[in-house]
Amino acid sequence: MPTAYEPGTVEGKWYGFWEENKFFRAGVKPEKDPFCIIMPPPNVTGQLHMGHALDNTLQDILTRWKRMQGYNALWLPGTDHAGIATQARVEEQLAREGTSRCQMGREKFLERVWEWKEQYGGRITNQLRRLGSSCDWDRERFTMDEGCSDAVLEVFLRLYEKGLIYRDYYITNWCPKCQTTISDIEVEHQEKPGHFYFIKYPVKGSDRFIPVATTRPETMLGDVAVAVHPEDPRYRDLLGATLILPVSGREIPVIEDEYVDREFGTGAVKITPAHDPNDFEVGARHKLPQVQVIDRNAVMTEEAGKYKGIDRWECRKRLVKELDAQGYLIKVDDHTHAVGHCYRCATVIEPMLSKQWFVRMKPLAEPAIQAALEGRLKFVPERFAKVYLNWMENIRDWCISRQLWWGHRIPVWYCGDCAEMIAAREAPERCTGCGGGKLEQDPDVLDTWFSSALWPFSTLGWPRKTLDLAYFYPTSVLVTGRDIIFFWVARMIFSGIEHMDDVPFRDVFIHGLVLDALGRKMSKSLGNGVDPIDVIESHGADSLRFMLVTGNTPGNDLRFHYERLEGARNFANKIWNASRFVLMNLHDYEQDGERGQQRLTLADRWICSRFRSVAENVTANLEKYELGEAARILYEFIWNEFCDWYIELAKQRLYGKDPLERSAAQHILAEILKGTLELLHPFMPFITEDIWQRLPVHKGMTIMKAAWPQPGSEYRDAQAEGDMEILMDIIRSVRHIRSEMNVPPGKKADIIIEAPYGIARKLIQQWSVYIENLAVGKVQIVGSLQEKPDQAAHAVTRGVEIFVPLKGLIDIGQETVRLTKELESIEKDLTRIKGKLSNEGFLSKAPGDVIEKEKTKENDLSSRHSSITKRLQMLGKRG
RNA sequence: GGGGGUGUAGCUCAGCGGGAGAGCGCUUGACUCACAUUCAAGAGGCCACUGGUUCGAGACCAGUCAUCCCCA
Repeated sequence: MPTAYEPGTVEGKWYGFWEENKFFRAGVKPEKDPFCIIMPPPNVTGQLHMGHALDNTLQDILTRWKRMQGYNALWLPGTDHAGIATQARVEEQLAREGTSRCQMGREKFLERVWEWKEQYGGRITNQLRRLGSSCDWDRERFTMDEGCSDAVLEVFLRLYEKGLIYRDYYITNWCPKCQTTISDIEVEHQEKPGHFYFIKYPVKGSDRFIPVATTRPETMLGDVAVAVHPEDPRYRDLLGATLILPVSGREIPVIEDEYVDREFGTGAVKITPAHDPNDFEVGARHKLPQVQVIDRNAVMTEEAGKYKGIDRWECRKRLVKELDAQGYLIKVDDHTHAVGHCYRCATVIEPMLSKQWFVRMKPLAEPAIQAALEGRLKFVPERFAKVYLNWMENIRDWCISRQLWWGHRIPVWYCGDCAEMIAAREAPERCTGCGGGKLEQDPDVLDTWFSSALWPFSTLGWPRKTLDLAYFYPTSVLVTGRDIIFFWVARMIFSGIEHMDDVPFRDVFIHGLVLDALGRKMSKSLGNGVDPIDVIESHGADSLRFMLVTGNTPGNDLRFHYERLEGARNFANKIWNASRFVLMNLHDYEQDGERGQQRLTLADRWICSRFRSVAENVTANLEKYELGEAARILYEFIWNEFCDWYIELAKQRLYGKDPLERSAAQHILAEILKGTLELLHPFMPFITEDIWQRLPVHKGMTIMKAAWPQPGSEYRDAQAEGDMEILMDIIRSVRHIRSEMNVPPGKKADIIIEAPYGIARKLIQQWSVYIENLAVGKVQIVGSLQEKPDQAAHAVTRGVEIFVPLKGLIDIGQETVRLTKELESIEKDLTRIKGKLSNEGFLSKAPGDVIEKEKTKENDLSSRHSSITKRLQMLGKRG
């Protein structure tokens, strides 16, 4: 074994071993309890980023843990066709080749996207393998495979039949760059510095005017009215008047509407139904016309008169100039306002009128809200339930049509001869209305999230009634980032309830975002992203996983620091070397050899007890989704207890002459290491498998299938834990003295322990060898010292006094300072505790065990206080 | 404008009613036969602020300030 852990040499080997042996497979086994996670599907042509790495690490930990616990654990992987993103990538490629999708035609273009998908589709799944993901690859799915497409079709038709899907001429969010509509939640609002333009709208046949304020003056070309609040005295007399729209000269009415905020701007609002969602509603209420002045390329239309053909921003500039020149511009204020951007390409969204398909949300949201309120669904952390409910309760209809080619095409045909609209599984031959044959399918495809909403059951075979569905649905837990609660989680919930009549998962485990070291989101534009594959190659997948899971609590964001990655790497190395030590000492180990169970030492009993406690704690924290805490407990146990104390204490027996002692130590070392590796396996699958396989005590083909260590009381040993603590305290005290006195670690120094009390004295006598080895020196135990050595450093702990005689090294002045400092600290504690114990309220109201604990503390502090005081008096006389 | 998160050691974060913690960094000492990706010892904190509840508050409640995020 090399002296440092080399992840590169073991990771590939073990992943191949697991996959070839089908250890990730999970079929229907009615005799076992199922555990199921459906993986949030990454973009099929994307590549792994830190968010995926975190998300999948958490899922893998849960899956591996449950599998070891004996559940039939299924983690079902898959990818998403990501309509806009994928289509955009292929279009970019075509542009470089000097062609375009329109030139190619729909069919050819789709062939091209499938080719692209074949070329890059395996990349991200292979990257997930590098991470160690133990998902059942035989069940890998794709949102556009046959089964998922069938589910999409089925859902569309069902909702259409129920009247929950409808087509309407409506104002939606249009991205001029992506050339498609996007849904409300795909719009990202950013506060942007802009201007507030105050414009005069003259009243016809009068020299009066109404001042109107707007952030988008170019849309005034499409104004059809000016609205004021019905109770606003400023404009009361102008209700029903006609205004002359500056520049265009069109005549528009003054209307009243409660929607107007009197406090905001001038209290008079220009109404542009074709270019603003709120104005659209006002326009509909007042049956106003819709004048479209901006087209799908964000260029001004015919209706814009002389501004026709000019880009929207350029138009704004020129129009403002013209208004100013003609005296219509009152003033321009600076004003920051939220501007909607496309989540994909960051282009400013243009509200646009068009015919689109929508899902009627209210009836679907209602039961989804109930499910959360009734606790049929649990969010972890709980606060995300509020986020979910708040959104669901204020939900708006979902625009599901996209003007793209890559995706599930809307299964609706329009008749060229009559107004008939036919939703069908396959292309109809004749029109069901007029019998005509001129039928054309809707050119649009469905929002990608429409298919991902069905993911928890489409992947298990729905709409077919499969055994998988019956066995695995509802799934156990969904693990995902808090950024897609609306996009995905909410939609899966109402879809599951609607089509499966049950929630899609019992728990929703939400995690935060992985930020860069400065706390910023990782993004392409900032160039601050860290590639998980680079990290795996430099530090190993186990280190990356461990780093991602520690130092974090559910739902909170996590900063990526290389220092923390190094910490995780060092931990892997620590495990490697501790294991190396154990394995080097197991060459002569006999599995069934006589090892004298009676020879269990205090350290043996202690480490076994601690191990059980750790197993219990780790399990309890995993159950609460506190994966970070579980990992921390293991880290501390391995490093601070197993390595720093147990291995050090085991050495004397391994190197001693008694073969039974050696055998007993070997046994405990091997068993505790094996159990610890098993507890750690879900977190660090590769290194634990590699070492586990080398241990002579392992049983079975893989650690993946080892039984999860049972937290049992049989090995818990409070006495051993308490006794060890006493000895550890004594050893720490001696080490402290040695360090203060600058005694080099290798140099032996005599230790005199004055232990008058029976129990402590017996304990120290029996295990003085621990002190001799770890505190480096010869131990002499006495009941009481007649003559206390003055050329000695002194310490007191746990009712015993410790002297380390250091002839010539003791500076009485220095020693006095050291002891005085300690005395002060004791006095501070003592004052506080005495105060507590003399408080009537405390004594009458605090629980008995707390009072007892305080009294014990007081006794201990008092005895230390008097010992040190005496010591100081003595040194004072000598000095 | 509404909702939420976070403010604890120089940095990153745990702890969440009864003794202020970890990792990194820092100081001191050591190449001790598993590991210098290490070992041992140590310094460092009005637990954001102000009130309240309690015998007892870093933790619970109310308010304030700072900062980040989501929604409109």
